[in-house]
Amino acid sequence: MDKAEKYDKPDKCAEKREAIIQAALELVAEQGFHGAPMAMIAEKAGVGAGTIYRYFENKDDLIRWIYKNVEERFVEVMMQGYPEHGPVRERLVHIGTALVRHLINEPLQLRFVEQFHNSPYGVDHRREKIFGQQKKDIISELFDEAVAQQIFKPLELAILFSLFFGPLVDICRDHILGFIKLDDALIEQVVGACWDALRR
Amino acid sequence: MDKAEKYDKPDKCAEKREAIIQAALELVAEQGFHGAPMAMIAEKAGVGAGTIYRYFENKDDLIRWIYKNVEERFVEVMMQGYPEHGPVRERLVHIGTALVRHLINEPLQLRFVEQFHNSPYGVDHRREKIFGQQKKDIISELFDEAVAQQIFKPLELAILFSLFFGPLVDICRDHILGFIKLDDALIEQVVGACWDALRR
Amino acid sequence: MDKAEKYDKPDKCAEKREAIIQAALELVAEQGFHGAPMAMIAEKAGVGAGTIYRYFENKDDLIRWIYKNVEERFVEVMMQGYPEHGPVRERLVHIGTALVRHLINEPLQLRFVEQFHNSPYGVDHRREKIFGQQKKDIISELFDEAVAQQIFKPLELAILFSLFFGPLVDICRDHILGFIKLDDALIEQVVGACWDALRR
Amino acid sequence: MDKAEKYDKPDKCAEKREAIIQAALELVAEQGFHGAPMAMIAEKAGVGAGTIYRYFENKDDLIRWIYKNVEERFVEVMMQGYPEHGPVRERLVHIGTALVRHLINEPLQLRFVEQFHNSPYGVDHRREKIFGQQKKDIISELFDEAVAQQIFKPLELAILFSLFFGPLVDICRDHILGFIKLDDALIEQVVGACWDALRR
DNA sequence: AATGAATGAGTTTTCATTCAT
DNA sequence: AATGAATGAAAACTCATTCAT
Repeated sequence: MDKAEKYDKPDKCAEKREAIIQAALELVAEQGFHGAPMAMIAEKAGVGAGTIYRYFENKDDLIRWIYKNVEERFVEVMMQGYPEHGPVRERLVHIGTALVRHLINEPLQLRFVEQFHNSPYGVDHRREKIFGQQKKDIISELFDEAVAQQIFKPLELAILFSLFFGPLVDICRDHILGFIKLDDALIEQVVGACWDALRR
Repeated sequence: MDKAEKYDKPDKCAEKREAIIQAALELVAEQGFHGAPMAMIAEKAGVGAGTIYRYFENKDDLIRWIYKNVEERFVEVMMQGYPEHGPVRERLVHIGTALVRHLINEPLQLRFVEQFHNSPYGVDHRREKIFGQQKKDIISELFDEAVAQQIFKPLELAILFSLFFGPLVDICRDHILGFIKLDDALIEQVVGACWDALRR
Repeated sequence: MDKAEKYDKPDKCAEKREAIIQAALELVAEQGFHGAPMAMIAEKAGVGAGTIYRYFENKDDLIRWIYKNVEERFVEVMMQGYPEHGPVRERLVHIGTALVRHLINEPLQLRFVEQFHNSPYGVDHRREKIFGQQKKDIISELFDEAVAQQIFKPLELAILFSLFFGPLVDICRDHILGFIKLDDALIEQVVGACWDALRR
Repeated sequence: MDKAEKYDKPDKCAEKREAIIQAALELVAEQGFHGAPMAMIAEKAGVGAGTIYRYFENKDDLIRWIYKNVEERFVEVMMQGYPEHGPVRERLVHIGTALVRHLINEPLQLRFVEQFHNSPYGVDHRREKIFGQQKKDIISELFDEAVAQQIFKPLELAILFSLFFGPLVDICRDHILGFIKLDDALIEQVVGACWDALRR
């Protein structure tokens, strides 16, 4: 073993971990939890079956960790280029458009999240809604602000979220399944419709 | 065979079948497919393990049969008192209100359907959208008509369905989880918001 | 219930019993013991599952009873037209020819017997050789006589039986499976060959 | 890795596989397929139930693999010391004698093969006659040659095989069951009798 | 006497997890 | 640290037999 390898080691560790995550993500997304046994995840990741347990305590642990990661990526994407000081509509349209674009580019992530939500794993996380904690606040703030300014209907946050995000996730699924064909113009129209649902 | 027998015999059979269905529905709704092994369903239904296979070919068969039944009940509920000749808005509000009322009264059915949709079982049924075939046409016709009359936005049916049904199902889930508290007034407001999303 | 039925009853009983036997024989012959569950036998026989247990104590009992019956029919056939006072060769040829003709006319019986011999059921009966007890003696006597007269090789009865009946049963199986095509001339030739094996 | 490991490691693997095969062979031979559930095979082999599935895809796979192995051993034994250039009779006697000696030394193998032939497993293999493909040709060639030289009766190969191998297998079974007591002299006599059946 | 619905022990097979190497 | 063979508990499903009708 030479120096190069010595320095690689930490990387190899991270790489291995990432490979496991990616393998599990793909398998669960494509085959469901039934179709993703640990041995298969290990094989797809190119590691030994026992190795997974060096990085994750459990299958549960692995799954939950992936979920959290994917969730975070969703928020990151929505915050990228977020027009913090723009008008409410612009900010909302940015969020909706960014989310939809991301979901249809990453069908595995969408499928995984849906598998997760409706499974024993997702029971706990349900209450945390679609989005994480820290950054979600920015989105919550936007909605709160819009309600305060009497731009949005005077409804609870949870309901407003459902009105906005519910249809967007649904149409992404339909797109992935080939049921509809989304393009930029159509995305804009749908986001616009969701805006109409929110607007007073 | 006297009257007593006439009324008893069929009941015993149907009762047992119904007990199995109810047991499976509850277990799947509460614990997911993982948490609903055939032996547990049998025990909860108060029958022998082998008995289930007299009524259903398969676990798949059982699950699919329950799904179909639940689906049909959804449609029935929406069609009950449907103001066939009323204006579009009235008809739509009826459907939305009836659906929400039913779902929050039957949380097990909602949980079951969600489990089903995101599972190997649901892959096939996915394209059939949320609702059945025969009666769905009445709903589809309503939407088609509303588009033709330029009351709704000129979007595909799948998208219009997502805009309308997506949020409604979501808020029912939130209600069941105790996140929000739906009452008649609130249901009306939300259905109204969904109407706004559809309206031109 | 009128007289006619009263007198039929015993017949009906026998008919039912016979139907069960025939159904079981066919199923076992065609599908093996694995492919002949009691419920299927009952259905094929046109009786209730429980009814079989009025006629036979057990599945074992049923199977063993069929075997005995079939065995007896084999002996009967071989004894039909048996030239009791003819020369040894004539008697032997009669037996061999009659057996082969019967087996290829009743492939189900042959298949059944073979299934039986090689199965837990057959372990006990093995020692009884291919044929029953009472009538077998006539055949045994023939062989004994032929040995005493120094027509046959001086070998034990069991070995002489193997030399004679072994190939005959084998060629019948081959015929049934379509491997060879037996006709009267060929049967005679093969029986003749078996005779050669026995002859001093 | 030192020598010890080199020789140990492969052995452990092979040993376990061999133990499974041996356990299954014995159980099937002694109790039939009914009496050889996977759990019992595992226990007898001293391995976990799941372990069998690391070595064999299926129960079918296991059974078929054992059959193939046993079949090959039969052919090997018959070919060992085969007097390729000797006269027809010598070659035939070698084959018959070798087969009988092997079968009475390995009663489990004989019982297994018989179980196999008359079972769902054996249906496919039936047409391949008693012996394999590659090496069988040597035996077939011998028989063909003997027919061509007008040493054997002018009959199909399948019939000649039945005349020769049928009785031999039968007497081995009788010997194993204690019905007769084979020794070298007797084996020679019986093989001679089979030769007589074949000879013109 | 006849039925056939109900049963539950028994079968094959899978898979998360462990542990010797 | 990494491995992957081994495990055994648990799953779906079958079927001989019983028993209320």
